[in-house]
This record gives sequence, structure tokens and C-alpha cells, in this order.
Amino acid sequence: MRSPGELTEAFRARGLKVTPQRQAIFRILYDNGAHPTAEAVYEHVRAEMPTVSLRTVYAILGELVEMGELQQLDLGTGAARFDPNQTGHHHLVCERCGKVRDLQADFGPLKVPTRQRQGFVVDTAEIVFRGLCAECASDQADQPRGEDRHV
Amino acid sequence: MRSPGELTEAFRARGLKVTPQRQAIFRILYDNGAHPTAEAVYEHVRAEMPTVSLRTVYAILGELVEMGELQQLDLGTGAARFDPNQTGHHHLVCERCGKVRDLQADFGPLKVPTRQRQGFVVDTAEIVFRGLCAECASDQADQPRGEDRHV
DNA sequence: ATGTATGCAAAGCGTTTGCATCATG
DNA sequence: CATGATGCAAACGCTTTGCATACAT
Repeated sequence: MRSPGELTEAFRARGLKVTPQRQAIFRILYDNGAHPTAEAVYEHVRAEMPTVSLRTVYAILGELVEMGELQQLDLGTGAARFDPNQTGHHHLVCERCGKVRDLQADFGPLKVPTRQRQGFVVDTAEIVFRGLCAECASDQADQPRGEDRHV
Repeated sequence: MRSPGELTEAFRARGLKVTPQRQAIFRILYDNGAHPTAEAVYEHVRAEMPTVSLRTVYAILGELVEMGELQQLDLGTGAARFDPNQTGHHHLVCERCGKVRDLQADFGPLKVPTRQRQGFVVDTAEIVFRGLCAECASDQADQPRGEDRHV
């Protein structure tokens, strides 16, 4: 997809307005390298423009797809993916109550040894840390709540 | 997870009956390195037992998870994955087709910086590598679009 | 003046489960 | 006979869209 500046031009040429929401999305998509979902794009935009609406993100992604600037992939995995992005945060998961917290920390370059790679082209690495959250750790006698100990 | 024979024993010990459906699932999971979804297990069982019900597959998978013989993973690919492999290992996930492969490699001690720990008592760490599997990567090369960077 | 963004609500759509009934270890 | 399997239908969780209203270019 083209640069934010070029996209701005393209939108103008189509008689579409240049809004901060659109520009933010241009920039965010341009800076990323993989295949984000609408939700992921939304999170990124929201980081710098907290009032943006998910509905707006869908609308703008739709425009970009229609203009051929973005490819929309439906992998049958629940959510559509758009080019391109890279995710970079990790997770803390409570094995008892299922709570999940984000974790921003740098664990250095995690590379898969070539002979284990099985042909995969790796984009991102995410670490899932499992254990007990503060409440569950201090609460060990109680019954586990919820049977969703996913992940 | 244990062998079909051992599982049969374990089920008997719990007062659970040994049915052909259960045995078929024990066997299928036992020699399955991939991480099947309930649907995938269903397909396999159906190949040799056409009348089996998806409902039954869910029931039996649930029993195995409850008995700790299976690990249930939610890798964000739409459906839960059932992992017969109990040893600590990592995963390669294809962003395009949802394929999941095991990865046996040692990435050293992954410690969460105290400041970021948010009160969690961390027990284990698992790395999820996301990217494209061999097939999907070559598919993508076939249909060129934009100047896709790689991060 | 238009075109846009927002916030809801509801439509879709796979995945999972509840339940009544039939089968079988 | 008590437990398990089946077949639906309904519940769920999540993504995506429709629409009415408020806003910005």
C-alpha cells in the first residue's frame, strides 16, 4: 500500500475528505508489517486517538480495500485480516480465573532455530506466561471460578 | 498424554465406560502431532466411524481435558485446539490458514521484569510464533501485491 | 452543504452446550 | 439399568453492519 502522503492525495482525488482518523489509519498501516484484524488496527488508532470508534475503523478499512490499497483476507479464523501489521506484546494468563493482562517488555530477538522452523516464515513472537494472578495467588483455598482456563 | 491402553485403564478406574467412540478418540489423539480442533478430531473419527456425533467428540475431549490428559489451547484462531503433548513446548501458528505446529526448542529462562509482573506468580512461559507456513508463504509469492515489508 | 465519525443495537456466523431420547457396556 | 451417544436447537462469543445523530471539512 502507498504512503500516507500518497493515500491522502488519492482520497482527495476521489473527492473524499482528509480527516485525522483517516490519516491515523494510513500511518498505522504503513508502519506495520503483518496482517492485523480490524480490532488490532482499532487498538493502535485508539492509542493515539482515544475517541475513535471501531465503526470508523471498519469504514476506513473498507474504503482502502475498495480502492485496492489493502487486501482483505478471510482465513475463516474468526476475523478478517488486513495488510500489514506486527504485534509486539506479551500476555500474563491466570490459570485459575482466566484473567489475561498485557505485558510490555522486551525479551530480545526470539529466533526459531532453522532446523525447527518447518518452513514457516515467522513474523512475530508472543510469549504467554501462565501462573496465578494476584487475587488468585492470595486466595488459594477457594474454589476455582469459571472453567475457562484457556490458553 | 498417555497411550490408548493407559487411558482405557484410567477411564475404567473412574467408573467410566469404555466405548468405541472413546477408544477411537484416544487413538486419534495419540498419534496426532498437530493440534486438532474439535471439528478436526470429529472428521478423523468420522472417517472410521461415520455415525459419530460432533456432540460426542466435544464430550470426550472435555473429559480428557478435565482429567489433565489434554491441554486445551485458545490461540485466537477461532476454535479451541486440543494438544495431546504435555511437555513444555512452543508453537508456530500460520496466520493465513490457522495451522499449528509444535516447536521443541529452548529459549532460556524467560523472566517477567518485576515491575511488569502486576502481581502475577508466573509458572510457565510459552512462545507463540506467528507467521506463514511453507505452503501459505509460497502462495503469497504467487500473487504479488504492493511492497510488503517484512519486520 | 455535504461527507464523516460515533454509538448503539442488531445481524451474522462459527463454535459449544443443554436436553430429551435412543442405544449399549 | 446406569452411563453414554445422538441429534437438534439454542446459547455464546465475537465480528461486522445498519442507522440515526452529531460533527467537521
